[in-house]
Amino acid sequence: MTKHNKGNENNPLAGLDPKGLAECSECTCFNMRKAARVVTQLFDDSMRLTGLRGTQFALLVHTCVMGPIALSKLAEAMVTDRTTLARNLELLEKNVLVTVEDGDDRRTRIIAITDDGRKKLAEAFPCWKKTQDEIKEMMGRDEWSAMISLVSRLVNQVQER
Amino acid sequence: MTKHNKGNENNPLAGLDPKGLAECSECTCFNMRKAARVVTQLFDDSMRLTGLRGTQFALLVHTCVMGPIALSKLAEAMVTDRTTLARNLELLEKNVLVTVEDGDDRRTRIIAITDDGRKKLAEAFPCWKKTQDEIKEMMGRDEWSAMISLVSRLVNQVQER
DNA sequence: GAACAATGGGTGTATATACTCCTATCTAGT
DNA sequence: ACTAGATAGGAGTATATACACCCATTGTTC
Repeated sequence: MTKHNKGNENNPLAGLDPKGLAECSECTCFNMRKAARVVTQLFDDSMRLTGLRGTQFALLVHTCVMGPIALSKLAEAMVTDRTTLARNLELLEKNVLVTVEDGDDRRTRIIAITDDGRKKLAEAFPCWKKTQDEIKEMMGRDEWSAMISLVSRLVNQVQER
Repeated sequence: MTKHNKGNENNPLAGLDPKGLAECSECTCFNMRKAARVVTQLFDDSMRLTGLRGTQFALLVHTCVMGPIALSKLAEAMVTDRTTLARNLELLEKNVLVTVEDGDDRRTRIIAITDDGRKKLAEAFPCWKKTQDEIKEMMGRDEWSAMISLVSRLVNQVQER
C-alpha cells in the first residue's frame, strides 16, 4: 500500500462518488422490496378483519387450487423456500384452514385445504378483489398489466438462470 | 340456510370458482413479494462474502447519502416502518458501520455512517453493481427501466393515496 | 440384500418486517 | 410556569423469510 495512489485504480472508494451512490437509488432489490412492503400493507389492511394476511391468503389460494400437494411441490410452485412455507403453513394449520399429513411416501407431507379454509377463502376473497381492483385503477389497467408482466418476466428469468 | 340455493346469490363460495381463483394468480401482493424474494437472493448471494445483505447495503447507502439524519426521517425516506429500521440499524451499529446518537432534540436519534461503514460500502459496491447489471442484461435495459418506473410509480401512488 | 446415493423434511439460527402500547421530550396556548 | 397535545422513539409480540445442518425414507447398484 503506497501513499500516493490518488488515482482511482487502487482507490477502495472508487464508485462511491455521488454518481455511484445515486445509481444505488435504482437498486432492483431495494425497489422491489419497497414495493412489496407498501402493497403488502394494502392487502393486510384490507383483509385484517378476516384474520388473514396477504401472504396467508396467497398460500391458501395455492393450496386450494393445487392441493392436496406435497410441501416441496407447493414451495416450488410458489417460489418460496421449503422451510419458509412449512412455517407459514403451521399458522394456517393451527387455525384449521389446512391439514398437513403424511403421504404414501412417508418422507412427504401432503398439504390440503379444509372446509374451514374454503370458507375463510370465500370470506377474504372480496377484500382481496377490492384491493386488487383499487391498485389497478390507481395505476391504470394498462400500466398495471405491463408491470405485472415485467415483474413476472423478471422472476422467470432469474429462475431459469 | 335452505338446502336449495344452488345459485350464487347466497353462496359463500361465490367468486371461488376456478375463474375467481385463477384471477388470484395475478395478485399484486403475491407477485411483488415473489419478485422481491428472488431478487433479494441474487443480491444477498453476490455480497455474501462482504457480510452485508442487500437490505443492509441499501440502508448503508441511504445513511451515507442522507446522513447524519434522524431515524424517523430516514425511515420516511426509505418507506420503511420506523421500528423496522431501528432494528435493522442495530445490526449495522453492532458491526460499527453506523453510529446512533442522541440529537439536540433529545427525542431524536441521529444516524451516521462511520469510516468502517464507508469502507464496507466500497467493498460491497462492486458486488452490487455486478448483480444490478446482470439483472439489466437479463431483462434487457429497456424492459428493466420500464419495470423500475412502473414499480416506483406504484409505490408513489400508494403513498399519495 | 447390504451399502450408498438421492430425496423430502425438520430444527436451529438469523434477519426483515410491522403493529400495538408505552415513555420521554418538546411545543403551544393560556 | 403549567398543562395539553404533538412528536420521536423503544419494547413486546407476531409473521415472513432463508440458510446450514441434520435425520428418515426411498431408490439403486452390485
